[in-house]
Parts: sequence; structure tokens; C-alpha cells
Amino acid sequence: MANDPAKISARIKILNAALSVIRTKGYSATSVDDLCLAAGVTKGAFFHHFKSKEDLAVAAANYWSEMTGGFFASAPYHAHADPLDRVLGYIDFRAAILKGTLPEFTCLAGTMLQETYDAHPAIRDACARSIADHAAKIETDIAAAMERYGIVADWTAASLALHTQAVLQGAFILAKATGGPELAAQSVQHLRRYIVLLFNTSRNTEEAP
Amino acid sequence: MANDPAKISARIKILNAALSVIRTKGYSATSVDDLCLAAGVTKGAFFHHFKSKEDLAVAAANYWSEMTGGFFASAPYHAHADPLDRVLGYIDFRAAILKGTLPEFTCLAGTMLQETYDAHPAIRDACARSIADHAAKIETDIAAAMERYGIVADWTAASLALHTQAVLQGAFILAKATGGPELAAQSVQHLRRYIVLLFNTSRNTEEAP
DNA sequence: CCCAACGTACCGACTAGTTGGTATGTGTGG
DNA sequence: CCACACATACCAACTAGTCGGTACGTTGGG
Repeated sequence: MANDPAKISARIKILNAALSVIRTKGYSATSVDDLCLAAGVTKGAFFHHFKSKEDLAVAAANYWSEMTGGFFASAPYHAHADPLDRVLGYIDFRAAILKGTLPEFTCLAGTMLQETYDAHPAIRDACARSIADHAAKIETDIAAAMERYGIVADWTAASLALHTQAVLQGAFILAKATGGPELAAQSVQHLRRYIVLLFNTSRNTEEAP
Repeated sequence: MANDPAKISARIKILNAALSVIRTKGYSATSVDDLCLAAGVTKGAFFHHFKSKEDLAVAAANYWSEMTGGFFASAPYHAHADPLDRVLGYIDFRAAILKGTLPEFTCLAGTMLQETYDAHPAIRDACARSIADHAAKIETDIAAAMERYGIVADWTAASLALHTQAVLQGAFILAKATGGPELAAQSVQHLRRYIVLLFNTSRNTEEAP
């Protein structure tokens, strides 16, 4: 079998189904049967690949990290020479992908964290790692921008990177509250404006897409 | 029933239990039996007061709105004469109450929204109303501050008020990821710094508690 | 005596997880 | 080249227990 492209393994089908179904219904409300139905596999196949529902959730969080890691790594904003442009490019990119239905642009890690932080430490840790790893990538550009522009501040690159994730996670909640991404986009624009003010430059408040 | 202080009605006991248990375990993972056990009532009493679990969740969201509404209404920051001081006082107050265990300072509305936005519109709307009503109160002070300081901007008082809620909701997710409020507090400080920069004043970055 | 406010006992549907089994490899000795 | 041993991937049916919800009995104040 190996990597026969015609035949996607049940494991991958289940993981893809998990990303979609869990972001729609949440972790607890998603049954194993739901996932099997969405993936087009049987329960036997599910428990062949994952030893429990919790195990699947951990695998899904890691899979989510891989997918989004690749997605953002290949995004165009990395091409900017100026690290501040890369940071603002990242923000603009996040705003630009607030399209389509809610489960398409919301975050699996944030969603599962809310539900599992107390009862399922393994899931919580996998989700926390996903968010922390993503923040660490932004932190690099923020730190470089601080260096470049000689910023000496009472805040750190790490805390600002995590703040961007907090704003995004909160924006997703606003989106869920209103059924659309409009308020989320406004919040991301506030985040962008904050970063511009922090670096005290004369950049535009928004780039044309 | 009325307001006999000696005998707390089963309804209130269930609602108080719901605030605590749902913030800990989430809506879906909280069973009716969990709530009855935590409230010290039986299932018969539960379904006497609430026609379904969903009905309880809506009532809990409204109850949450009442409780937090009263809590913030009696907070000290309203005493400031300058509306900007009231806004910053609100932010500092939010930072100051990030104490204790996670279910004690996280938001019921935000937690339930994430889980129920797709499958339970009634719960989603009650939670969305809770957040929107709270934001509307802050919006008043923000609008007054904009007026007072002659701010003409490409953002509105409403969008900034909602942004404060987005940051807080996101901060709660960071807190759940790490098991403590430290990162959440940092994110709230970034929010405070943003507002100070927006109003371009020379205020301190933090008040002593 | 009545009715709201409970309590007890229970139901059918659904839950995560298990079981025993099959189909299809894959490696190995002769 | 085949035959055998073994592993992987998957399936349909099942179990033990939990779920939200209901039926009905009990109690106590007006």
C-alpha cells in the first residue's frame, strides 16, 4: 500500500474528519460514531488506529499542528526583508483567511482546550503545544523587529506573540457569537494597529489584499 | 419562593452549580446528574424547574449576565471622573480579578459559545447577548473618552469595546493552556497599553492594585 | 384540600469500547 | 516458484454503562 494516492488510509480520513467535526460540534459532543460516519470508516477501523477517543484527540491536535505549520510556512509574508513587515504580513494574512464557514477558519486547538483543559490533560497539553509552537514562530520575527528598530520595552517578544494568539482565539469566539467573521476581522485590525503603534512607524494601517 | 434568604430554592442552587460545573467541564461533558449532584437536588427537581438541559443552559447564561452585570456595576472604577480613567480602570479591574482557580475567573458565556454555536442556537444567542451587553457598557465609557480627548479615528467605540472582550476571551484560553492566569494577565496588559497608545496620553502603564 | 415543589424509580436511546473474524499483504525457507 | 507464518488493516455485531428525559409518588405550606 505505502503511499498509494488513490487509497487514502482510514487513519488520515479519520483525522481529517476530526478536524472538521470537532471544530463544528466540539470535542465532547462529537461521538466516535460521528467521526466514523464522517470519515466513511467503521468503528473497528477507528479503534484499530486509535486506542481511545482521547488518543484520537491528541493525534488530531498534533495533526492540526502539522497541517497549520505547513500552511503558514508556505504563506507569502515570509518573503518580506523587514521583520516588522513579516509580523504585519502575518497579521494581514490571518485577517485574509477569515473567510467561509466558521469551522473552516476557527482553531481546533483553542476549541478543544476550552473543553478538555480540566478533564483531559493529554489533550490540553497537545493543544497548548500547538498554540505555543505557532506563537514561537511569530516570536522570532517580533524579536528581530525589536532588534532592527531598537525597541526597548517593558514587554517581551514572547508575550506579544502570545498576545496575537489570544486576540485570534478571542476573535474566533466573537465570530461564533455572531455567526460570521466580521467582528473577528475588526479585532485583528485592532491588533495590527497596536503593533504599528508599538513600533511607532508610519506604515499604512492596512495593506491592499 | 420569593427571596427567602434562609431557604435557597433548588432553581438557584442548580444555576449556581451550573456556573461552576460548566465552566470546569464544559457544557456537553456536564451531565444533568452532575448538576444535580453539585446542586444537592434530584433529577425531578431539575426537570421541574427546567424543561431540558438546553433550557438550563439558556437560563444559566442569563443568570451569568445578571451576576456579572451586578458585579461590574458595583466595581470601584466607575468612580473616576475622566471616562478614559474608567476604561483603564475597567481593564485594571479585569486584570486584578485573574486570581484563584480557572473556573473562578473564566467566562461561562465564552466557554458555552464555543461548544454550542452550531448545535444549540438558543444557548449561543443567550451567550452572545451576555457578551454584547457587557461590551455595550464599556462602549459608553470609550465613546465618552473619545469625545473628551477629541479622538477622530478609523475605529469605533463599539469595535474597541468588543476587542476588549476578544482579548479577555483569548486570555482565558491561554490561561487554560498553561493552567494559570499569568499569560492571561500579560495579554490584558498589552490591551491596556494599546488603549493608552490610542488615546496618546502619558498615563502610567499600570496602577498599583 | 390542593398544588407547587420536590423525590424515586425507571426507560429507551445512545455512548465508548470490545470481540471475533476476514481480506490482503509481506517476508522466508525450501 | 510455492507454501507457510505472521502482520496489518479493516469490518459487523455486541456489551456494559451513561445519557437526557419521564412517570408517578410524597410532602408541606396556604
